[in-house]
Amino acid sequence: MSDNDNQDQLHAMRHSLAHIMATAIQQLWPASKFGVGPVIDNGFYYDVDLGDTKLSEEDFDKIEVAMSDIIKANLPFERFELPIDEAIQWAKDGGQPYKEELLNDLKRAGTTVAKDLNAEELGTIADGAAQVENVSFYRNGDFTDLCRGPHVESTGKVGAYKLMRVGGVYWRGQDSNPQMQRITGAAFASPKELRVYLDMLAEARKRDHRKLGAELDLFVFSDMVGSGLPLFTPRGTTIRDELSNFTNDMRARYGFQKVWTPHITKKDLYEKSGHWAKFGDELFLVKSQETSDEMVMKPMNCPHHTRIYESQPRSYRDLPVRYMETTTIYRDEKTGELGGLSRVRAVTQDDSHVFCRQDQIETEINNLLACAHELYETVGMKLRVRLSYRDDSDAYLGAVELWEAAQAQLKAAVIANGLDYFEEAGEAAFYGPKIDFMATDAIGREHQVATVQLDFVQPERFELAYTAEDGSKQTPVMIHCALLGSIERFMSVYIEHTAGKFPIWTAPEQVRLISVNQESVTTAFAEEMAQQARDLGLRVVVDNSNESVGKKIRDAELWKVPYTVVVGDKEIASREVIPRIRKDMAVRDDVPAIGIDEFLKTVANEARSRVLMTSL
RNA sequence: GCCGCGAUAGCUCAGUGGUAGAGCACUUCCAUGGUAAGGAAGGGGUCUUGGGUUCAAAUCCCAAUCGUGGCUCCA
Repeated sequence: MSDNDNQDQLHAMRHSLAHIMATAIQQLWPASKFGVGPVIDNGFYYDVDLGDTKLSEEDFDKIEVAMSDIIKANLPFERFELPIDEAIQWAKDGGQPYKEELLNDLKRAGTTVAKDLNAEELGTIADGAAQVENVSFYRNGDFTDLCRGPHVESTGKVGAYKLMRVGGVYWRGQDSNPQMQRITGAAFASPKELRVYLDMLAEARKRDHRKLGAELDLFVFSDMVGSGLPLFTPRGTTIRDELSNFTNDMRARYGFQKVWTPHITKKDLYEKSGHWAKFGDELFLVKSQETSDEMVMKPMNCPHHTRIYESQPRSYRDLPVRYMETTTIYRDEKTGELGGLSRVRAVTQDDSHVFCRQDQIETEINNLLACAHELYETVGMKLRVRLSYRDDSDAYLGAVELWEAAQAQLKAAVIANGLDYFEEAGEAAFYGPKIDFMATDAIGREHQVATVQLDFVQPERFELAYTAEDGSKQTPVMIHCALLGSIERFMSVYIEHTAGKFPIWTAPEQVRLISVNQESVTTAFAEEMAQQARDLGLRVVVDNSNESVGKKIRDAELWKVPYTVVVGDKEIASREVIPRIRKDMAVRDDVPAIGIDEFLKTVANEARSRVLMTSL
């Protein structure tokens, strides 16, 4: 069997499981009204309306037992067709209003996909002109469902599955619609593959940045400060600073200059940029007691940066002008959308804006891609990019020729940098095409982390200009870029990617010194060595506490410290240490003794060169 | 914002109508130790907040806040 055949087979299994689960639910709750039950990554779900019955995970056993009976019965999936009007009657007779709505959409528009349907038409009753003659059904035992298929032959051939969770969803994703319950299951061709998937989820839970953030003392939340507003401890702040210093230094090498802009601004700025109209309800409002100005917390930096650009007349010779600012912006996100560091209301961006001529776009994009490449190589994440193009809709501003040229330039730059890429139409911003970066973490999950965006719209709205060679006024192009994206979000990804085992350069504590006893000569020696390490710019902690050596070693392990050094009489006599190296970064089992000076210099070098593995 | 679930010591959690517990952490003392937990004693909670029901509420009801699983959204 080819990979494609296997994929098709797995798809059919998952889809069949959705039907089997629906069958079980109908047996258990005969009044169930069914929505849709599609295949998703790793499994399937079915949306059901059970009236006042609220499902919980405790009901899963019951459902799984009913499902396994259906699977054991091994009844065939039988396909048949009905004319559309008979199908609608079937839904009416069966008390299935959601199916009836889908069938009406199918009759009128030939599709049930909400986003392809005109909003006013969605769910309205068709008035004749049938787009579809017949629709297909699948029947297994007593359960019949509107379905395009395909399915496996019979209910016995569905592989391994497990019900995972239940949650509230809106019918067709619109909050004006009734709420249903979505039961989601994982499903794979074999129990072994299911096991691998469940193990990955268990590993993901172990690495959850919210859990590690508390265990490793990286950040905290306070009820008095508010939701979505993380407070970073000294350890967490170290990581933030190392990351942002890295992207700042990197961009400085490419000619970016730091700017600084205030965190509040008059609302006028965002009225001009168009953000007030589009995102006004997500801006924090600030009231002045001195003036009548209506102020907002800044939700982004580009409008500010345009003000700096336009503060002087610019010649074509001055371009490109490159600004960078790592700064916090504020967005009043809906409460249900907040979570850990992944989505917060105070977002720190390593933001940059290039103002350049058309003919400079490619070089500038090139530079930013080189930065992204270097950053993600350094953190050890595989990167691929999505080229996000416009489609044929009228959702975009600017001339089509301009777009086509820009899209071609983006693609050329991506290829020139040897980046793994794919193209997708309809994913562009309204003002220009984008390059979106997806990074794969250590357990195979992909995260969107950064974007580079071309912008033709804001330069025009803000009437930005430069004087061209021929003396004419021209409008520059703006390139937005954030490499880490949101530092908070990046940290959530980074913590989970590393499982809290930070490499030397970001480790909040790089070296821990453990004294064997409390003799003053021992503790003084440890302090002296610590000072020597600090003088080399290292982050070092001395553990002179009154605990057994075994206990102190264990603590250092739990804090995931890269290097732990035990000091006692032997070290004082020889001025040599045998560093204990965190397992993930060790390259050999037995580490020989090394002079203290050489050890500390080596570690300092490793921190500077941002290596992932030790050279000891 | 919507639906579901939750909030008890610094952390992880037990207690389901009669006035609060464990492990770890913390403090002190003993032990002075050699690469993942030495021993003993002790301190610590108006049970998130505000209302209500009840003779009596951590426990039942309502609301707020925060968290969490989903949906929707993400310049």
